[in-house]
Amino acid sequence: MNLGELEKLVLKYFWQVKEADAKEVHSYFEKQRGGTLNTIQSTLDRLFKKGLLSRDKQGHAFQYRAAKQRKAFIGQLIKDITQDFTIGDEDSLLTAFVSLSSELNEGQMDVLEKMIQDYRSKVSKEEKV
Amino acid sequence: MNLGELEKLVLKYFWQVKEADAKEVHSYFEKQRGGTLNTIQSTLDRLFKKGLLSRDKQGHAFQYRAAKQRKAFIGQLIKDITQDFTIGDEDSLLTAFVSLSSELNEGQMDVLEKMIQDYRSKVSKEEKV
DNA sequence: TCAAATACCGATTGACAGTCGGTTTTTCAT
DNA sequence: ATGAAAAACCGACTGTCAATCGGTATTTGA
Repeated sequence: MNLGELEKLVLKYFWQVKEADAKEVHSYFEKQRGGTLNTIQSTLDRLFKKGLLSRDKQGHAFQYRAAKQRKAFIGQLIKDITQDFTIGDEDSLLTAFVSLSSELNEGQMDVLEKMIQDYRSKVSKEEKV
Repeated sequence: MNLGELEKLVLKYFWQVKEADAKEVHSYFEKQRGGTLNTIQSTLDRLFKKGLLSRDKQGHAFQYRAAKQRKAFIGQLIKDITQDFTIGDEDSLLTAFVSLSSELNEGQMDVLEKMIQDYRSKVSKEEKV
């Protein structure tokens, strides 16, 4: 999945705004970068066709919203690009982690460890159900 | 950093082969996908100009090799794409981890935890020096 | 029903990878 | 030193894709 600059901005927008139509998106971006309503519309349409936005018509215009949660989207993205550089039966997800970890500092490591603990306690809770 | 399909293959090649000239790379890829020596040469040149391969002339031809270790390269790549989707002062590296973690299973979690322990022991060793 | 709002279509531009022919430059053996 | 062979370099063309936007068709609500 290869996204253009405007496409990325628009996606990011929808992770903060939940729902908007072309006009609203346009008025938001007009200030910071210009461009016509049409440009925004075709960008929204492109993202829709790529499955990254969903939409349905309410009254006048399509209401767009993010089709995937940010976390899931970024996770998939990372998995995809890592896949391109993994060899054979290698675990691309772990490769990604290992690659990332080489850039971590102490504090970030703490957060990561806490994250694992949270995950484990969540899992053990689910097992009891 | 946006790479083409052949560029990715060539990079991957150099993480396994250490060093090679255009002719060797070409003879390797010829079997699996065709293409002339010239195509390989310009791809090598492009990767060199992007700073992803280094080269120096030894006798006849340039000897190319990967300019970055795979781990560092993938780490940087992930950081970059995550950056595109982080907001404000958010820690893009941690965002990447959190996004990835949502796709981890138990066994992968174990490996990750072990990785952190290794890192910590390495750090404490360095502190003693 | 009709004017305004919106969606859709299609053309153009600009990047950039892939491809390769042809020319220049380099190199080594004689 | 020099000439053939090897390699590098240059430039052109193609295909793909995002961005852009004008113009037309369609939809909607007053």
